[in-house]
Amino acid sequence: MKPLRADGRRNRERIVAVAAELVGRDGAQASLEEIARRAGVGSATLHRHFPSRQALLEAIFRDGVAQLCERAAAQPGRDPAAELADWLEELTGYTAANRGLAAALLTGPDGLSAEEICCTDMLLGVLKTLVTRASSAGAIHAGATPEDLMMLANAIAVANEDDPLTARRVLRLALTGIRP
Amino acid sequence: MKPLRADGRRNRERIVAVAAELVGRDGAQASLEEIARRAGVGSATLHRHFPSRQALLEAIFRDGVAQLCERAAAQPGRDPAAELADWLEELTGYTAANRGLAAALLTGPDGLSAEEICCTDMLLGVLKTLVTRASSAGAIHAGATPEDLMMLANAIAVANEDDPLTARRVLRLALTGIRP
DNA sequence: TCTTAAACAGGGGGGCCCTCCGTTTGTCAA
DNA sequence: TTGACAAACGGAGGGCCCCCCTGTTTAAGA
Repeated sequence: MKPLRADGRRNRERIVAVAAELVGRDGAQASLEEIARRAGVGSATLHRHFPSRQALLEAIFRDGVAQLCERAAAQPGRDPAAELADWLEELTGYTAANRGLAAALLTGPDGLSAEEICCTDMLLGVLKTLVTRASSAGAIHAGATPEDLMMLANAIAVANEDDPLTARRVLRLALTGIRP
Repeated sequence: MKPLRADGRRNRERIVAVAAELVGRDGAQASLEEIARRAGVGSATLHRHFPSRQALLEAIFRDGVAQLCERAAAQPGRDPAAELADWLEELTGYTAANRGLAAALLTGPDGLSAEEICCTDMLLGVLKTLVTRASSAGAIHAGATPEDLMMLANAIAVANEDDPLTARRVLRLALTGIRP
């Protein structure tokens, strides 16, 4: 993977910046043409840099997600189940607040090159360690797999885009169950 | 609301039949143009009968949803919480199995005429009685509102379209919580 | 400076949703 | 039965979208 030419890098950055803004306004379905127009590039340029909508969304959210993942890697605390729940709640709040992210995560990495770091993978990695830690402490039951929890968090976030508070509340409900 | 003319009724039925087939194949985003083409009507006819995609989806699923609601109205059993959980699981399985339904329910009745029976309303009605019953028996905690549960079930279903088994499993997980 | 491959802009094809408007057709009264 | 009328029809067309193809510009290294 050769480094991009200077103009290529410049354009790529502008595209991501504009895309972040428009996805924030219109959600994951933002018009790629408008993104290209506002970034001052042709639509072909956008499609060369990002072969799919999914790839563009990945680029938009990669930094934020990475940051979220770092925060989880902090020192293990007392109650691994509570830690897991807290992080999931934070994840849900974040994805719900960032329009388009939850949908992108739910869709999965549609044919992204394996070389690129992928949001789904990063998050799933973090989640796996948290689940393993909690599980080996006997703090959660076996039915709760990382994949299921990831799906659950994203499903709730995608259903509550623009309402992170509700999303967090419902996730909390889902983690504690309905019984008193 | 005058009854439709004979040709109007015929066309309407054909549209719904074809739409059900194509939504089953392509999901809620099925092409309205193709539906009209296959039904042998002009696109204007389709739009006259169903002013929005939402309205068409409602028509497709109304019968199945009504049936599902009836089944819930059966005699109250021993454990209201289990009843609630069972019905929610059934709902999730059904909506996940019928492509497009979950998405339609999540979107909500977008400007449907109030006269028409609406799937969301039917389901929410059933859910309210189940929750009230369980709640007054002290079998579930107060945080679980009908709206939250509806949203939760639909979110899981929409995230697992075409995989009703996974959808049911994850819903069960969400209703029991992660602790052992 | 010069060469050349990478990156570019814009146009065009194909598809979609939805509305306008002239035409056909079912219905009901005479 | 017939005829008038309102209801329902369907095709064309506007506006938008995504994506690919083409010839042109330009940055980077010799």
